[in-house]
Amino acid sequence: MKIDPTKNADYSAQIAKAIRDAIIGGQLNVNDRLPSEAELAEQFEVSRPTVREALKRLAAQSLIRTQRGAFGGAFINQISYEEAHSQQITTSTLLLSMNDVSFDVACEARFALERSCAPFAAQRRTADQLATMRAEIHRQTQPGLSDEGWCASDVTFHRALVESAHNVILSYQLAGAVEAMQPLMNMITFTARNREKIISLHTDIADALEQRNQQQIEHALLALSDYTKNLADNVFAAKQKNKTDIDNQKAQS
Amino acid sequence: MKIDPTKNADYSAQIAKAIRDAIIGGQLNVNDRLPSEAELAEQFEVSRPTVREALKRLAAQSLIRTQRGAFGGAFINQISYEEAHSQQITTSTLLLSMNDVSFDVACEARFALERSCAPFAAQRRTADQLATMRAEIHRQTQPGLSDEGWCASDVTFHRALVESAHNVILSYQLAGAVEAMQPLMNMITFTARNREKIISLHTDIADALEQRNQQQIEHALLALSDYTKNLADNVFAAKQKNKTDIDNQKAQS
DNA sequence: GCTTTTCTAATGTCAGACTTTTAATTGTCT
DNA sequence: AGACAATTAAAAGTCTGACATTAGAAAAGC
Repeated sequence: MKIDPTKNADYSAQIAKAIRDAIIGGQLNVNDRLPSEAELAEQFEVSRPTVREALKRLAAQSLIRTQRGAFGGAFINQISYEEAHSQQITTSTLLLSMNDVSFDVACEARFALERSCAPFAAQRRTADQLATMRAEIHRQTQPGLSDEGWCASDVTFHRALVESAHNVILSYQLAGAVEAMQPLMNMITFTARNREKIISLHTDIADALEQRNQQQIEHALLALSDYTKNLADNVFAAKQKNKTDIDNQKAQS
Repeated sequence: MKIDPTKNADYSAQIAKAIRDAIIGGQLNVNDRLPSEAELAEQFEVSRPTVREALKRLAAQSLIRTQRGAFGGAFINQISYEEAHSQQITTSTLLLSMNDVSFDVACEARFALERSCAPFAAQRRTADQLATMRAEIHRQTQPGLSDEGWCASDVTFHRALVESAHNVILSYQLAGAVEAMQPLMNMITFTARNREKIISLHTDIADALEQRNQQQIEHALLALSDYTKNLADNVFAAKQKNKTDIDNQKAQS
């Protein structure tokens, strides 16, 4: 972990990479302290601002945290589920918004991933998660519920389902995937009739989970996926038609 | 997107956040150019090095790219699947290595996620992916194959399975999850007998995929998961025993 | 022994200069 | 007129040196 030959990359990027590799490779352990900026500058034979830029890059990935004051410095950060999770969400959200992924594909992926929890959820679900799901279903039946409230409740419901699998890795991966797709889901407005149907599917899921019936959970999830896709198709078709009508009106005038 | 009151956070972090929010919120679009560093410095009423640190933070998340020269500057980056993917892998890998997730949990999650591809893989698989899988199985039967070669082939095999679902989001999420767990998988050394068993399970998967039999794919994946878990348990138990033996020897001497 | 003060090593920030890169412009020649 | 070469300017990248701010550690005072 030292040299920077005259490559065609920024020094700060090279330094960041060197330190990152040292962390990933295990040469540096959690809560180890890096040398001070001045020392790093000397070691890499660059100036302090350059080192600082490298450190900021690492801080942006929460690989390190910095602390001011005497005996402060940069420390290797133990990345938490929460941090990893929020990073994953920003990345995935941007990916989806910037590469206009079709709703169908995203929706399919979302429910497919959720389905992977079903076998474990059926085995390990506790009364806790079940209660959360029932409570959310009840909230969803309230007539005055706003669109945002509906979506939030939906997220909580599905999150409880994922949690009931009691597998931290699954929770982490799925929570990220589900949340990243939320902006897409928010493009749909649900009518009262739509909500009613979804609530009945949610109830199916909760019932199946209560009875520890894996197959039925999966079946209900698939139904939910299909219904949502269908709903979205109609919404987008309506928008498209509306747009065409306006275009036609313009053409006539 | 402007002010930085005297909060208790670094200016550079605040500026990075402001710009990031503007990107995510859609005020800034792909390939838009940010003001030059000097202009940003003026706008935020900080110095240029501070702005630069903020920009490096964003560059670390590949939210922007910078270009030198006249009419250069910082541009909003269209994040690609590849970039998003590699970021996800570093995050997940670190998360796993730093929070010593048990092998069982990781393994369970890995195969469960892969299982979510099964229904679509069965429907949409092409001869292409099937050929890749068969080829990898053949490679795995070669007697001289090194441990690294074995693992690489394993990754290619499973990747082909995921790809056969023909859903970019699933591919992205799963490739990330699978690769992140690779370091854990590499802790296991496979004996000839182990390999033989795994190859037979791989063959089951390929056969099931060829016949478009979703249930059989899922069944084989589950078997593979169980077998791998079992294998790992034995490996770790052996290591633990070995360690205890050494401790005992030390205690006696 | 406890609290308060001082010390000090570190990050955070700034200002200004210089270097390097690169695209646009201008100029020149065929 | 069009193609190629020289000039120019804008911007990132880097460096130097300084000052401000923090916060732990050690010393001083009670």
